[in-house]
Amino acid sequence: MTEEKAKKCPVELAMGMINKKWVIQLLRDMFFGVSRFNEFKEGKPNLSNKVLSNCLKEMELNGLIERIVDGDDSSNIEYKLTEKGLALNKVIYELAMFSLTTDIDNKYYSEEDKREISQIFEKQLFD
Amino acid sequence: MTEEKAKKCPVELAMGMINKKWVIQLLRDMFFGVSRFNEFKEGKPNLSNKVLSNCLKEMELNGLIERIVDGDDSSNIEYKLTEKGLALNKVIYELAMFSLTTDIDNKYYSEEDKREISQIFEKQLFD
DNA sequence: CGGGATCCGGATGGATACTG
DNA sequence: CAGTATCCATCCGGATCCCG
Repeated sequence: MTEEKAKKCPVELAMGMINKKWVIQLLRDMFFGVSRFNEFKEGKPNLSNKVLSNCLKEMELNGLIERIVDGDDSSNIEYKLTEKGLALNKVIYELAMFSLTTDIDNKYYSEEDKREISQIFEKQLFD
Repeated sequence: MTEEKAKKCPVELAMGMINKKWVIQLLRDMFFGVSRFNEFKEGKPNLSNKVLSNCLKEMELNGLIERIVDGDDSSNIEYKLTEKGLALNKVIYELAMFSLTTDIDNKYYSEEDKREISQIFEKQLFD
């Protein structure tokens, strides 16, 4: 029974969807309004087409995002968060808060940064 | 500046510490009271000594855990969560809650499972 | 018991070039 | 713009054996 539980441990189940290299960054981008293939690549110098493509496909398979084709222009494609994907907002928020609150010596962020960044994330993640 | 922020995006910073294959499972184990090298391997058939060893080292470097040697018996070693590691409880909790609440068709868990598992995690993560 | 030392194979990431 | 098709290098996980 312990092994049964371990096998479908909800933490592992969730991590299985987001622990690939670019997934979290793509999700964050989407929460911040990014929706197009080439936009996702901005600021990620070594994210290749193949890797991005595969990544988006897997996220779609996992039900986190959906691929929306404009009926009139089939090369007009947008990626949007599904209900399930949107449900990751708390996870992402806690990840951000972890970094901000454990940086007690202000190694990465000043106190001002922390306040500012917190507000930005709260706004984008919880509308 | 956008790239500055992106480079030290708190979400990526946090993910950088936990997105390796075994890290989350080890953290969860520790929250559940596991603390010894060979105990961590139980239920993980393909976690080798090398991988586990490297993983623990990196977690220690990241300040998530500490390696404690018994003064009298130097082969008596325990791994414990640090304050920083303990601060991941909310992240882990939200990961679990994500799996439980998005499993709306009870594919992985029955409603009874969900209630039970929630309580277990709440207890272990928040004492 | 808590690891270190090797060795190996498959998976994965990334660059580049091309297509509708 | 939104990918697909190759090719290549690297890394990383895992098995196995060994040691104090």
